[in-house]
Amino acid sequence: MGRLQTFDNSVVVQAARDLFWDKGYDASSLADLEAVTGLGRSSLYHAFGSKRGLFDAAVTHYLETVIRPRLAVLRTGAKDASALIAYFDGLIQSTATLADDSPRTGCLLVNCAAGLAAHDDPTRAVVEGYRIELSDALRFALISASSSSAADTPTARLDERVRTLASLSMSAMLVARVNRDEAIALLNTASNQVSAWFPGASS
Amino acid sequence: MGRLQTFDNSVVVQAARDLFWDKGYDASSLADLEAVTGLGRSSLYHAFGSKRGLFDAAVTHYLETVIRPRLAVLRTGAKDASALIAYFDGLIQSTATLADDSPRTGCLLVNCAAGLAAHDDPTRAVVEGYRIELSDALRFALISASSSSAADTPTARLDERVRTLASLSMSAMLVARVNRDEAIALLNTASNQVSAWFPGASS
DNA sequence: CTAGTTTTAGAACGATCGGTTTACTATATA
DNA sequence: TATATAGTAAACCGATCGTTCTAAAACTAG
Repeated sequence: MGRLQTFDNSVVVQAARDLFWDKGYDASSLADLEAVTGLGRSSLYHAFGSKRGLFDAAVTHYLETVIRPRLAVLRTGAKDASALIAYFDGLIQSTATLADDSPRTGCLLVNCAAGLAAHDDPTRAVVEGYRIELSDALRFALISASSSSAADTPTARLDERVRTLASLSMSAMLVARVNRDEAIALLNTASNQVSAWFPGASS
Repeated sequence: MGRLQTFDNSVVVQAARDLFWDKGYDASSLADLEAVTGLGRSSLYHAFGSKRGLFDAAVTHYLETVIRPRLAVLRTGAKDASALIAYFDGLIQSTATLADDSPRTGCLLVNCAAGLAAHDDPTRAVVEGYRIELSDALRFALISASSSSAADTPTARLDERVRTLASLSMSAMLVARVNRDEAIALLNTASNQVSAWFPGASS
């Protein structure tokens, strides 16, 4: 009963996601969203209810297709630092490979943290969730990597290592919007730090 | 000759700075700026030319009254880590002391990095300058602290320490917009890191 | 006191914002 | 064929945006 939707929802959401990623929520106008999605207002509103609804869908899509696949490599459970090295290598690759004019620089959620999240509680919750997911994944990989050595790492030291690596990840995404080379240097610093903590485990 | 200005320029700039700090450039409307400064549009435009002119004045004011005084403690030249400890203590104090509803959370320039700076070259240049100033000051303090020990720190290790501390500073300011306690934990991590590098120098 | 200059107050500008509504067409099922 | 849903395109809404303009108010120089 009734006509079927002719566009792929996830394609539209991805196009919107890239625009929000690049310009942020406020600076992305409905006219812009029409342009990048190829849809009219009517279709967008029919499918997503509002600009904000489209944004929320874009954030969810971002978490599922960008963040979680990246963090997944930290969950391999390898008994050395290879998962951590692979994680930072992945970030370095995607940061270094992007075209100079690519809108997809940095991290959508890092950008939200500095902007929307400060005054929008739902966004803040999403950003907090991301930070916790990142920290948990890093912690898991650090524990896995140290479980081969005789002495367990004290919890306090583990927490500091988690924070150091999460900090380098987030600030690299932040700096990527301004200076790509320095962002890569920050990620290399993280990688080198890991290698220093777990000698012999790097590639 | 002519009527005299009835308001103090720097007071107005500071009020505007706090608004931009809190809400960012785009989300701060002329009506908001009128409200926080107590001035009418005419006076604002007469004194600063445009919204952007006021913003630029606010950023300059921020650099001079917030950033540089903070970085100044890194330039004491003390032959131990006290300058670094004092720097992070200062950040911790100002982060922990702020009222929960204070608009002055995080760092105006960190917020700009994730927002305006990505598409506005003048802002990008200011943010880059801030990042370099921060790194240089941290490097200076690190060199001063290690100059008492017999062995010089290799340049590569020094660069990594600079990046680690700069990263913790910036990400703490980023996270402060979402989770103050975690921001403080990041700053404590930096402080502990310094203490570990230069044992015996902490308070 | 007047002339000239600058600061103010406030209205008004044109543009654009997100969002809604309308009218009409196309495609599906029952 | 009847009808329900999805599509487009357009006009339209009130609100808000940054900016400009006009004119009154407040000062100094002569």
